[in-house]
This record gives sequence, structure tokens and C-alpha cells, in this order.
Amino acid sequence: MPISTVRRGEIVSWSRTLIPTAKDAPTDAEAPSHKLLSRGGYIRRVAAGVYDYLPLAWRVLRKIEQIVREEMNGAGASELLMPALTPIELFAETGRAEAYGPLLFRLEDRHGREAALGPTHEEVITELMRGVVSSYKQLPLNLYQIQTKFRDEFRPRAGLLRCREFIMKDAYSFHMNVEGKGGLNEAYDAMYRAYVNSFTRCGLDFTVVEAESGPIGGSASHEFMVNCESGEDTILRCPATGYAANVEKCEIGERPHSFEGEPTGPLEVVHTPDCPGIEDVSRFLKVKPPNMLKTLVFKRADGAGWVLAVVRGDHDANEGKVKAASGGAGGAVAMADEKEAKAAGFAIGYVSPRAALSVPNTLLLVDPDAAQGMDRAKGKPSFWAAGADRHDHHVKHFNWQREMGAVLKDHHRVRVADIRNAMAGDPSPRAPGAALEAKRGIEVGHIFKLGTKYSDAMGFAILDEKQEKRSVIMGCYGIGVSRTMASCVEMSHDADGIVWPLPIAPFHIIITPMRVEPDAPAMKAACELAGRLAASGFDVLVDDRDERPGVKFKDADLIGIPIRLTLGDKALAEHSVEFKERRDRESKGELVKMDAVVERCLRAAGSVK
RNA sequence: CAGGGUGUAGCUCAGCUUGGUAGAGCGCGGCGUUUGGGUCGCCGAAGUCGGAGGUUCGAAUCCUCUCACCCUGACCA
Repeated sequence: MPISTVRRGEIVSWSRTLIPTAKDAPTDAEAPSHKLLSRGGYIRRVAAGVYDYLPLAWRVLRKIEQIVREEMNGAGASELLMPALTPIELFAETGRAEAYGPLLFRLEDRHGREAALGPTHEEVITELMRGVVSSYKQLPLNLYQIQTKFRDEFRPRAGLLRCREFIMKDAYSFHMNVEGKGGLNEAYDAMYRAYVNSFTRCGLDFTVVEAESGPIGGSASHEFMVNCESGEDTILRCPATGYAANVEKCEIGERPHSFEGEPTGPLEVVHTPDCPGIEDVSRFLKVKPPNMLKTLVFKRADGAGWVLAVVRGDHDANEGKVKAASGGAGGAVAMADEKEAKAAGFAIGYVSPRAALSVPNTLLLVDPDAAQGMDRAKGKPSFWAAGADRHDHHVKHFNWQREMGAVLKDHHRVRVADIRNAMAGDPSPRAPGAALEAKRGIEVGHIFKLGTKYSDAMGFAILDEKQEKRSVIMGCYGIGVSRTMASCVEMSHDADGIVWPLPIAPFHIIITPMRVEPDAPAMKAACELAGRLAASGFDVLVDDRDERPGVKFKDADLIGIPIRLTLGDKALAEHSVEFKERRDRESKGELVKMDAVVERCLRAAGSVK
């Protein structure tokens, strides 16, 4: 017997479900998605960063989940479900009980045992795998779950975009090797494709960017960002090549630099009281930030000295890049502790590049835009203001060669390197002559190559084919399901309400009969039509409320159902209904004969429903 | 965590300065009216004024403490 391949749609009456729409959004809602999901009766706030998902929202979430599920299964992953409640010992094992800090929701049971509500499940799944996988023959494996996650955010905000409790799909893959068949790269690439497929099928406009792997560790990482101006994250993109990366990761193309240039005047020390930041000094000295040198103090992780990072006043130093540029001698670096740095002789807040001369074991890293003796645009020597290495004092007319001397040529002590965050207008690292563009986005997916961080920490090693015990190599892959719903609203709405893409709309079609008494022609036609549409796979919402037309139209627009079929006297007299797509704001709608409606809707839906 | 702000009816808010019977609009219930873009009219239900303590004859209002929530920043798979 063949398996039925046609999905029968669902029919729901507005009056028999819960869709509490409202004219006003709660005052605390600012983000469009927060306002519209609240007004549209999708969500209600229960506590800070904690929400009810009402029937409409739950339908959307389940549709997103289903798409993700299909793509994950198609990519060879298997679904399981792990507990949200996790004994603290598991997080202690990898040090993340500390690393996650207050972000971890902690609780204590009646016996005084500590537990945490899972923010993510690397430890839990590694613990599981450690117990059940004992041979390389069982790998590779890719396991995922869709589940509620908990993070005690310092500041939940923007409705569903940053919650303390949210729905997430997290997947973990396990391998004996990185390259080749069954390796990490193969799974990573499969996940990359599954993510592209998932977000495309959801109808999202998104960009894939290269990303830092962050505190989770690992070696490579991509973020999937929904494009929208209200996004929290800035991404940079090369228009010539399509290269895209987030601010932390984005490389900057070649920038010419040279310390050579005549002084603009004698070095002048100026008393600058109460000027802790660049902005204050800039105002006080009447010097624009692009003419100032910002010098930050980093400490080597091994304690064997310091790294000074010099960037232009209007630029931000990038810790990851500083780390990379100072690599080799002494390993990783971290922002210096203020007390410690002061004790070593740095006048924190007033440090100049010259501090590299006076404090031993100090490497000076200079960003190319700061390493300028000549102002190229103006064709004359650069004017620089900098710290005076003395509390409440700065200097004017800083000149690299005069102030630093021969040490500039010593590559063990002074290096010029890309050490700042990229900005719009910076040269592209991939195409000469092209400039990076800045866009805003919301992160909805993130994939990582973890390597052996967790398997090492938790002792998950098995024998390979050569009888050698090796740590299992891992990858992990997340999708914020509830955030995806919210970012879709951010991306797709207008003044009247939400405009859902068809694949994740709670209902494909809303039928709006003008009269709703059970024996009214409009209501009878609505029921008949709903049945035929459902048989073709459409989910149909019938607005059977005894409300004025204006109210129904406003609500239909607000909740964002892609297709509206209106049944009024005029249309019925011609055996027709009025067909209107939500995304067409201007059009009046078209009259469609009753027996052609299903076909018209199918055409509007394309091949996807 | 730092700075700022708000808590009064289901929602949006007024009242607080200058203490004296707790209000409006939307929503909700009823009646009538209207019926293609949030009709109109009348009637009605609805609030321990976030909580505790204090000052006072009397506190939504003044004082102290506390709780919750929001915004900006920092933080952030």
C-alpha cells in the first residue's frame, strides 16, 4: 500500500482558538518583532526574558523545527533528547561551571546537590558518548536535539531575540579524523549545507559569515545572520567576492604604512585633567580621534612580559588579532589587569608607545593606520596626539621616528600588524581595490569545529584502527529556533503587521467571511472552501468572529497570514472570492471564481507550502 | 554589574509638584445602531494605586527600605 504523500492541511476557527490581538503593545516592547508578536497574540511575557508561546507562535515554531529536522535528518544526523537539568559536576569537568559564570542557571535540589539548567549540551552528550562509544567503527556520528535552553542573561531584551529561556536546535558530531571520509570537515560541510537549506526554506534573507569560535573553543566557525537593519551584530562584506565576516573576525586588506615623516612641531606635554577616555581628550585638546594614538596594555598569558597595542583613536583594538600578531614568543595574551599594569610602570589611561622603551619585555604592536609618519591624504607629515605616560597628561606632535628611534626597525620589539576591528570602507582582504561594506544582522545559526576540547577535558578517547588511543574529534552546530521566528518578523513586516514567508506562516490562508451566522451564504462558502483548501495541503484559519470587517482586516494584516480570501456579498453574487496576498500592500485584491480558488492559491504558493 | 527610568483597571496612560470620596481611552459584559479597513449611542462590571515600614487626624501623593520591570552600556555559541 502506498504511503500518502499529500499532507492534509488543518482548519482552525478563530473563535475556537486563542489569538489575543491588541491595538497597543506593552510599553516595554521596542523591537518590531517584540511589538508585533505581542500585539498579534503570539507571545506573552511571563517574566524577564521568559515568554508564553501562544497557539500562533507555537505553530510557527513547529514549522521551523520541522524544516530544521528534515534538513538535519537529510544530512545524516539523528534526533535525540537530553535533559535540561544537568548535574553541575558535568560542567565542572570541563571548567565551564566557572567559564560560563553567572550565565549558568544554577539550582540546588532537596539533598543539596547542585545542578544547572542546560545552556548547551557539550558535556552531557560527551558523557553519553563516552559511555556508549568504544570503537572507531561506531563513528562518525551526528546527534541533535530541539529543546528549551536556559541562560541567565544579565540583560534579556528585545522580546524573543535575547531570552533567558529559548528554543534551540543543537547538534554534535564525533569523528576520528578531521580530513577525509567520515571526518569532521565532511560533517561540517554537510551541516553548512543543511543550514543554508533550512534558512532558505524558512524564507529568510541571510548571510553566512566567518566568525570567531568564542569561548566554546575550536578552530573554525561560521555564523548565519538574518539580514536586517535592527540586528545587534555588525557584519562586513566584500562586494567583489562575497567574503563576509563578523567584526571580531573580519580581516582587513593591505594598508600601506611607514613611520617616516618629519615632526610637526616640538613634543608638547599638556595637562589634561579628568579625561579618562579618547572622547574627553579629543574634546579637551581639540584634536580629532583619527589624529590620536590609543595604546592598550595586554599581558602575556605566561607572565613573561607585556604587549602594547597601538591603534588610531577612532579605531577599536581586536583582542583576537592582538593575540595572533603577538604569537610565537610567549603565547596568548589577555587584557591586562589595571593594578598589575600600573605596578609594572604603565600609566593606564595615559600610555604612549614610548612605554615600550621604558618597561622591559614589552612588544609594541602598531596597526598600519597608526603607523603613519606621513598623512597620505594631505601629503604632509602626520600630526599625532598620544598619552604622556604620566597621569592626567597627554602629548601633542608625537613623531614616531623622533620619539621611538632605532627600535622601530627591531622586529623583535616593534611590529606593524592588523590588530583592529574592521569597519565599513576598509580595504577588502580578498579583492584589491574593493572596500568592505557594513551590514546589520541577527545571528540565528552558528557552526563550530570544536576539535578535542571537550573529549580531552572529559577523557573521551577510543582506539583507532592502529590500536592507538585517540581523543575523539567533535563539531557542534546550533540554531536558535525561537530567535529565528523573531528575526523573521524583524526582517519581514510593515506598518500594519507581520508578513510571514509562506513556509513558516502559522496558517497559509485566512478566510474572512463578512457574515458569520451558520446559515449565512458567506459562512457556508467559507467552510466549503476551507475543506477544499485543506485537502490541497493548506493550513486555513477561518475568521468566524462576529466582528466588523475593518476589525477582521486589521487583525489579518497584523498576524500576517500570507493569503487572505474575503467572502462578501459582492463577490459571492459572482460566485467568486476576493484573493489578496499579504505582501501586496497596494493591490485591492482580485476576484477569483469559486472553483478556481484552490488553483489560484497553489499558484501563489509556488511549489512550496 | 554601572548609569538612567517606570510601577495606578486586561492594555495605554492621567492624577503625585501643593496629602482630603481613585480617573480617562482602548478592551470586556448588556441593549440598541451600523455592516468592505479598528461604527455610533446608552448602561454596566472591573484596581489591596508593586510590597513593607514611617510621618500625619488623614498617604496613590511626603520619607525610608524593598521587590519587579524597561532603556543605554558592559557582557554574550
